[in-house]
Amino acid sequence: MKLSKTEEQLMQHLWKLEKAFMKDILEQYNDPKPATTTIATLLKRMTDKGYVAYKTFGKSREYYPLIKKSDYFSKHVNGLIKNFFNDSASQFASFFTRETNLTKEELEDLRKLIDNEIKKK
Amino acid sequence: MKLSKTEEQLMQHLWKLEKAFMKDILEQYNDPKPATTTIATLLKRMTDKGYVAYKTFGKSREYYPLIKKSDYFSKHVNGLIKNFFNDSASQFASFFTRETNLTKEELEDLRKLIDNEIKKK
DNA sequence: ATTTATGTTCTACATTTGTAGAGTAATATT
DNA sequence: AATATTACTCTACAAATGTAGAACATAAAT
Repeated sequence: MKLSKTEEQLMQHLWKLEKAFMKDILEQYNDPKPATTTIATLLKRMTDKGYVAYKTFGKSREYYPLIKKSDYFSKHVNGLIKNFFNDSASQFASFFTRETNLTKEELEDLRKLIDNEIKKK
Repeated sequence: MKLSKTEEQLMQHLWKLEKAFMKDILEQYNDPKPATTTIATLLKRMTDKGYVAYKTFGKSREYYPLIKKSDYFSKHVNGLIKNFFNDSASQFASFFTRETNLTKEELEDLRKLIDNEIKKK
């Protein structure tokens, strides 16, 4: 089962922190911070969905992600590609290159990267 | 207000058809097709959200999208980038190049494309 | 003209999401 | 020890979503 938007956001924090106690998580939020109970609810739901686990340390828990950001992300983008580009990654890529406003430098970096990838094949 | 997943799917059909009557839309769905009323509800909601409009033709309506697929898509990807890559399109691009499995040919096409973009700058 | 098919609106309802209070347990502070 | 703080569970509730039946209107077919 997929994560909702807010859950995804929380996930981002977990990925960043790698592991975190409630307090650490709350720190990540900007004002107005959500209530502790809100985060607790989300963590519970995410745990149920199998995205998060924790180690109990005395009174409280150290939470950590069960899925790698890159894996989650891949699925995400692949869904996007499937939906919007008929499952064609290259179609997506070309669109992306045209429509996002990368600077010249970024584009050049990207080209280098692609060259590298080509060499690998 | 954003479209939900199913609404987005319907939107895809509208983009493809450009304009469509209820019947045309239903055709687009695979079995088990949703009930007509379901589509009607979605269309109504989408109209309320400002994504869809229609021309009345006698008894029924010809629906059409109010937003271009590319525009919608850009926003979408930008959200993704913001969320997952700290608002850095280039970070996203490099990740994308590495993680999606484009063939050599596709990568070469992509490089050409990027070259072109670079020249434009 | 009567029947049939089609499209719409209204209503409904279960599920998911966003948000958080009340209550409770454990821990840290005075 | 008494109090304050922190984290967790349970419960709650409004809004959004997925889905569709009932009722009605119109158009098409017989």
